[in-house]
Parts: sequence; C-alpha cells; structure tokens
Amino acid sequence: MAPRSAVGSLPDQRRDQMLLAAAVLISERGFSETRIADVAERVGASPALVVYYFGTKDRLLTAALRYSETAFYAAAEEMLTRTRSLSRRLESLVDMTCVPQGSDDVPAAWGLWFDLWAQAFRQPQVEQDRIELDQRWRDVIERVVHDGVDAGEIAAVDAEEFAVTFSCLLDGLSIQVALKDPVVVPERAFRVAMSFASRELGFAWKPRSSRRAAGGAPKG
Amino acid sequence: MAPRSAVGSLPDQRRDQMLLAAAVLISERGFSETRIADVAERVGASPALVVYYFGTKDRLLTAALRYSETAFYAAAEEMLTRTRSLSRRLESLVDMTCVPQGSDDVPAAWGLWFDLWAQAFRQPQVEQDRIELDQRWRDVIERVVHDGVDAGEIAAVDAEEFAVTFSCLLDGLSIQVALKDPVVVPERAFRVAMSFASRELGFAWKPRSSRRAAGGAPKG
DNA sequence: GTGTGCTGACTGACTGTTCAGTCTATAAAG
DNA sequence: CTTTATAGACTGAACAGTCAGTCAGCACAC
Repeated sequence: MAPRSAVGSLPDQRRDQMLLAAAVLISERGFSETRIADVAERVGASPALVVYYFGTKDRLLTAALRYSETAFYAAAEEMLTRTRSLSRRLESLVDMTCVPQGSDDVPAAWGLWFDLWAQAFRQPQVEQDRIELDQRWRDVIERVVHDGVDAGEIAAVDAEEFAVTFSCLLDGLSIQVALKDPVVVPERAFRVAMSFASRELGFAWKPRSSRRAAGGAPKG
Repeated sequence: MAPRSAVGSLPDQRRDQMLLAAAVLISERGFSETRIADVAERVGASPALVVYYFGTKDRLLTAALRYSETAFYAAAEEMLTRTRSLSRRLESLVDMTCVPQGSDDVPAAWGLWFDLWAQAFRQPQVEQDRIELDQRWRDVIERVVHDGVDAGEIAAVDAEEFAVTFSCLLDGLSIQVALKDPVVVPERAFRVAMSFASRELGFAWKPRSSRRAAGGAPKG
C-alpha cells in the first residue's frame, strides 16, 4: 500500500495511528473511559500491541494528548504564514478555538481540552506540558499583535498583557460553546472575542452579517 | 452528637455527609478515580450504605457535583447581601473564582469544575444542569452591574453583554490559576479581571499594593 | 411485627498487563 | 542459491486485581 520507506518507518506509522486513534477516542468518551482495547480495535491490532508500543495505558493516553495539542499549535502557526492582516489573523485564531469543527485530521476537539485540564490538575508531568503549550499559544497571540504594530496597523500596546487576557477570554468562550450554552452560541462568542480585541488594540472591526452557518460539527 | 431533629432527619444528614465527601474526593482525585468505597470510608459507613442511598455510583457523583456547585452560588448570593459597593462586590466575585481557597465548607474547588465540564460535555443531563448553573452565575454578575447603575456608581451599560464577557474571562483566568501557570499567578489574575471590569464599566479601580499573601487559605 | 437504617460477605464483569510463542524479513553462513 | 540465525513486529490466551452492585439478615424504633 504505502511506499515502505516514504517517511517514517512502519512502526512509526503504527505509532501515529495509535496516537490519533487514542486522541479521537479520548475526545469522544473521555480519558478514563478510553480502553486500550478500543484503541487497538480502531487501528486493527491486538491490545497487546498497543502495550508493546507504549508500555502502559497512561503513557499512551498522555502521549495522545500531547500529540494532538502539538498538532493544534502547528496548525495555528501554519495559518500565520498564510495570513498577514492583523484582523484576519485574529479572526482565524478565534475561529480555531470558538467555532465547532469536525476535522478528523486535527482532533484538537474540545473534549480533549477538558481532559487535558483535568489531567494537568492532578499529574505534575502533564501540568508542565500544559504550561509550555499555553505559553506557546500566548506567544502566538503576542507575535500577531507585534506584527500588527510593526506593520502600522495599530498603535503600540502591551502585547503580553493583551495575550494573557485574550487567551483567557478565548478559553472561557470556547468552554461555553463546547458545552452548548444557548446564550453563548458560536457566532456570539466570535463577536465577543473580536470586538474585545478591536477595542483593546484599537482597530476597526465589524461583525460580518452572517458567518458560516452555526452548524454542529458534521460528526457521525 | 448532633441534635437529632435539629434540622434535616438523620438520613438527610447522612446524605449531605456523603455528598460533601464525594465532592471533596472528586476534586482531589477526579470523577472516575473516586470509588464508592472511598466515599463510604470518609463518612464512616459501609460501601453498601452509599449504594443504599444513591442507588448507583453515577447518581452519587453527579449529585455531588450539583451539590457543591449550588453551594458555591449560594455563597455568592449570600456575599451580595453583605457587600453593597460595586467594586467590592466584583472583587469578592473575582476572589471566589481566581484565588486559591481551601475551604472545607465549600469544596467548589477547581478540580470539580474540570470534571463538571468533562461530564457536561458527554452527559446530556449534566449538560443541562451546567447551563442553568452558569446562567445563574451570569445573572449574579448582571444584577451587580444593574445595582451599580441604579446606585449611580457607574453609567448605564449593556449588563448582559458584560456578564457574558466577564464570566468567560473569569473562567479562563481561573483555569490558569488552578493549573498553576507561572505567568498567570493569582494576584495577576485578580488584577487583570478587575482592571478589565473597571475599564468596561467605567469606575475607578487601583490594585492594592499587596493582597492577601497568595497562599494557603485560612483553613479550618 | 413491621419498617427502616445499616452491614459483611460475596460475585460477576471488566480490563490492564504479562507471556510464551508465531510470523516475516533481513543478514550471515555455507 | 540455499540454509540457518537473529531480530522485531505481533498475537491469543490467560492472569490478577479492581470495583460496582447484590443479598440475606441484624438491630432498633414505633
């Protein structure tokens, strides 16, 4: 099927398959409800093989968490290379966190965040990982702001302080959206986040009349 | 020990003991890591008795979640009766969410939030409960703002919009604090939240030079 | 004696992990 | 080219521990 020596050995592919499968399952069912037999079945292998690769269930699941979060940030940074305008960039960032998306590629689904937080709250190792990941996220925001200043789109501001505040606001908004709060629907979360940013940074922004239909993720 | 017919029958007391114990344990270990036997041991009863009262583990745990969240909002509303000034009220609300507290009375600890969210994301019944609870929280904020307007402390604003934004910001900040992010320490979370509120609502607010040492709560 | 609070002992199901051993492929030896 | 050896990927089956939930019955109140 796949060219053998394309990139990554066969075992490496297996590993990634398992991590992806685990990430999807965690997102759907939750960390503790994910059985290693489930992961095995999803990649067409025996449970023993999963253990063979990861040694223990915990290591598999935390690796899966890292795997997909890393993918999420990679996607964010990749987006920045395609988009240059400050407002467009911020819109994309908000989209990534506050708008339902059912991509199978990047299962940075909300379910994962909840379990990542719960895990980070109790496991020191995960706690450290999360801190680094979140710092990276704030760095992305900060850089976007600095670029906007450098490009003359906005006046100078305290980018770090903005990044802290904005990232927290996004977290809070995405929680409401993820938990289907009828008051904080995706369009509103988007509008709240963007109008906050435009107010704080001082650029003009108007909500588009109608954004992409607020559909549930495609899902099954 | 306790007067038998003080308030609530003996069984009612038992029930509450169990709910409290369960809440504490969930906060410490997490929802799925909390065993019926643990709860039983903590109240000095047999595991069978816990089942006798709640029928099933799931019912116990979700009831415990509801129990402590309700207690949290009750405490918030009680605070409002003691405090009248807008800024003081907001400070108290921020304190309740963003400052570490180890009260045994109100175990609305952060661990519970993470598990409540994870549960709400997957269980429709819990989802509904959480929505109602959060609406209540926004109502508290909204009322505080309205009172401030009525008392002439601030000019009229869109209180509902503020409540949505502010509650989300608080959620995000409290996550960082709970997960011990070195960049968002409690004092900073407090300052970010309050300066946001003062900016949006238009009242004067200055960070106190040094707030209560960022540390352990008074404890029992 | 009837009901309620309560328990100890038990079990049935689940599931992470182990292990002995199979299969395939590449490498070395003859 | 054939045979043998070695390693790594992989599996089926069993093990061992955990735990939610059951049940028969005890104690005490009314």
